[in-house]
Amino acid sequence: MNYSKKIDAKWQEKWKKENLYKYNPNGEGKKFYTMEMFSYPSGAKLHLGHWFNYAPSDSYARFKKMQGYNVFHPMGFDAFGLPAENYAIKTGIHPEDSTLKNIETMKMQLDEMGGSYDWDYSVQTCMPDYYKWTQWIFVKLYEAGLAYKKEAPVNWCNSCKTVLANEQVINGQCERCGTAVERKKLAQWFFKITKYAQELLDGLDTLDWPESTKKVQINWIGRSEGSEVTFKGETGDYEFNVFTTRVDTINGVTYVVVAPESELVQKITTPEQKEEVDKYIKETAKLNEIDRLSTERPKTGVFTGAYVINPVNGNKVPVWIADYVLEDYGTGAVMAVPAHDTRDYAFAQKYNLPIKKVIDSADGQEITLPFTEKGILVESGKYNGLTSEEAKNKITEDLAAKGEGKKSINYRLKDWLVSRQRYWGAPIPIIYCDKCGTVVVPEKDLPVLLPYDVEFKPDGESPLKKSQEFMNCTCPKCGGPATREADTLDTFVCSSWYELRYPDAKNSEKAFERETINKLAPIDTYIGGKEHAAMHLIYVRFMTKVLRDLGYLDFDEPFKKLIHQGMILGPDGNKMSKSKGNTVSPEEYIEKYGSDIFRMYIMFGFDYRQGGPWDEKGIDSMVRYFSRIERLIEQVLTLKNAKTDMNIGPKEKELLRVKNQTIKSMGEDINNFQFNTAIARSMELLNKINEYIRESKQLNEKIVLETVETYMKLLAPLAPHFAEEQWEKLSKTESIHKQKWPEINKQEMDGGTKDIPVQVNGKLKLCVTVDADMSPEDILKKIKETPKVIEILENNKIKKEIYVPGKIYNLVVEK
RNA sequence: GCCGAUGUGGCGGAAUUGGUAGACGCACUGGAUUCAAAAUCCAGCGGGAAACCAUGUGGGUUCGAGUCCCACCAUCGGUACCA
Repeated sequence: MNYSKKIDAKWQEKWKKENLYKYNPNGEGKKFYTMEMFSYPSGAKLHLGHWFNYAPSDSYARFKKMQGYNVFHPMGFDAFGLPAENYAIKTGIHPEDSTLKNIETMKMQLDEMGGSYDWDYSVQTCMPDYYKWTQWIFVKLYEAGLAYKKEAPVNWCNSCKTVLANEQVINGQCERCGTAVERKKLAQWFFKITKYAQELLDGLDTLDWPESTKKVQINWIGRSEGSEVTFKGETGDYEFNVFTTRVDTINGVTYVVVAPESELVQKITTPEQKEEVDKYIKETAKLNEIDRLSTERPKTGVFTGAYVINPVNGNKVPVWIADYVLEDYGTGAVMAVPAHDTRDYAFAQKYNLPIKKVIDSADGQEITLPFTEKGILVESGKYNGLTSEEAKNKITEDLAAKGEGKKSINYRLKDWLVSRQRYWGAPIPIIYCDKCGTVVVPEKDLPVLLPYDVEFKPDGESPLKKSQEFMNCTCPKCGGPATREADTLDTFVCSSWYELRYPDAKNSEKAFERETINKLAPIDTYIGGKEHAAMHLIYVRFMTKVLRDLGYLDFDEPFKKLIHQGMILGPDGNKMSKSKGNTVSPEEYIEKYGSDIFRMYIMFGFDYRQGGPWDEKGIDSMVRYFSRIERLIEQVLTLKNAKTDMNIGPKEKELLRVKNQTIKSMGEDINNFQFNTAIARSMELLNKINEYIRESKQLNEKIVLETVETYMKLLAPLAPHFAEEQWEKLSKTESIHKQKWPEINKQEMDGGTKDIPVQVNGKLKLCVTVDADMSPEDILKKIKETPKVIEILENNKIKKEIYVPGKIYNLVVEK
């Protein structure tokens, strides 16, 4: 075989010289913006996962280009974040140094892969020319009231003296030292994503996304309709609301539960119960993370000593606190109906609280408690006999009339906590002044540069706090001495708008030009792992809507179509990991075989959306395929100057039919990210060409040549270097990547022959071969003239005859 | 528990969306070539002697089901007391 890494290098150099992948915003063709989720440059090299995401996606972009679109296919780096910082803590190598070095290596490797990127349109989120605009976005959100600061519980490791991100909490323990993580309240910055909860939910309908991913977002947003009901203290000096989706069960309330963290608790607890309540609050704060992982954990709680009045029936019920009630959902307080809620039931049993049944089954059947389904109201005074749905409306109406309740919608979605007490991130552009309070950094002073020389070993404080140079500043309002915010932004903020920056990556005046992005957006195809279904993909949607409302762009959703690639597992079927020793490195394969063979194998051996365990035996099959192609080209070259023979017989027709069929199905397959079948189809075409050459006594050389040229074009997006090399051998001077995707000749495609199956009672009996271009009527005629069919018709009593024109013929006979 | 995905030969995986199940490839078997081997080429390759039986299991709808409906099983992901 001639193909090797050398050929890759030869063409990469040439393409670079010719600026083959230069993006022209005013280029011909309809715009097509396709991108993959950019990568985090944590390791020094591209791993198999990168390859599996990027190589097929690149083939897709190349295909779209051949189809005549003006393709924009950028790539960048999500360069801020914890791994680099942790690596720095471990090795002493500064995050900036390691990150920039990794980016250079990865860029080089992406080029070696044959990626069709234009690096003039790229972003690196850790560079000031990018994070200046991340900060600018923060400023805009702050000015719009969409960024705010408040006390919030964070994950705290008391041994590392640091705040941990949720991802760093493994089974309730610190990922680094294994210490149990505590909840601690700290002042944190938030983005008001909850304001967009409903729109984020509604927008999903308009998107061409996998249903499962939409479902994840629906659950994440967690809309729930119900009622808010006011319970007043028996003494009348306080009141609070509970949220419930089952207000129809309100007559069955036997107690009320408040979250232990709720401020209300201090207010209502009686002196006698104070000691017990305080002790319980302390315990929950400590045990929280670990214990909340277990739903099997027995419910615990304590009585506050307080009583409240049920606004519907005037009953006096006790108020408890229990950690199964969460502070930050609903109102942080619930009405407990043990007869009709499993959690309340368990709790009531444990603490001997009364259980009162108020719902019966609608069909009169015997029920067992807790009965959580809807039914008919009983023991509910004037509401007796109503269905649950009727009662919900009626009771809420009655309460509303008295000002003691209302309809209410709750979302599970919480505001987005964006501050991190970490070094390697974009500084939050906020200044604290004794005189003026919280002041946002004016646009002209951006970016707030991240200082290089900082002690970033964790000790419980934001590393930036230790840099006097950074912290001390002057107030932009009064000019007096002031201090900077020491926290940095969550990296998800950086990645929540990068697709807007790509087309304008070098704009020093604006984050992005409105006209430009309006023209290119939304992204036609976004490709990346489904692990981002909830976080990243919601944040980008949120940011798009915010920037739209602030007038910076004119579309509602960032990503029209979303594709998730699968995951390549280790040869043992497990997730690849260094500790399991089942990792596979692309490098040695590229070195040995060249990048196209690796790319083609990756695409051929797996379902793109599914992935699967790595199996290197498959690579040899691809080597074989490439050699067969090379041999075909050599063979064809001997024909080049031969005379052409214009005879078009059945064999030629058949070859032309397969050629056109291949153009069609490969186009459809690549468009659907079904690279495995696209390559299978290309193999079929090769087999057909070989068969034709082998079996023809008189070759129609013109047809062979044309078919081979078409074949190379079909291969061009899938094996860019290899196809270009063969193209050159065929004495072509213009790059194959400037060629158009071949057109289908309908007439040729419908030529040749096809087999029509003949069934008896739905079971295949024989096939009748007909000319593919025959009319359905003639096909039926031919079928009926077939001796075997005549025999069946004569020997059986035919009850029914089904003929799907040109597809299938089925006879129903009496048995 | 809830939500989601998947289940087809020895293996990776196909089936135009209700119409020839197993495309394409790997592995395997036989043959050609070779002194021999590798490579290559050709042929075969779900089970069964056959009728037939076969797409996780059991039902159903249909002329016809891998595909649609009902019930269940298994595996893998996600999620975690959301009132």
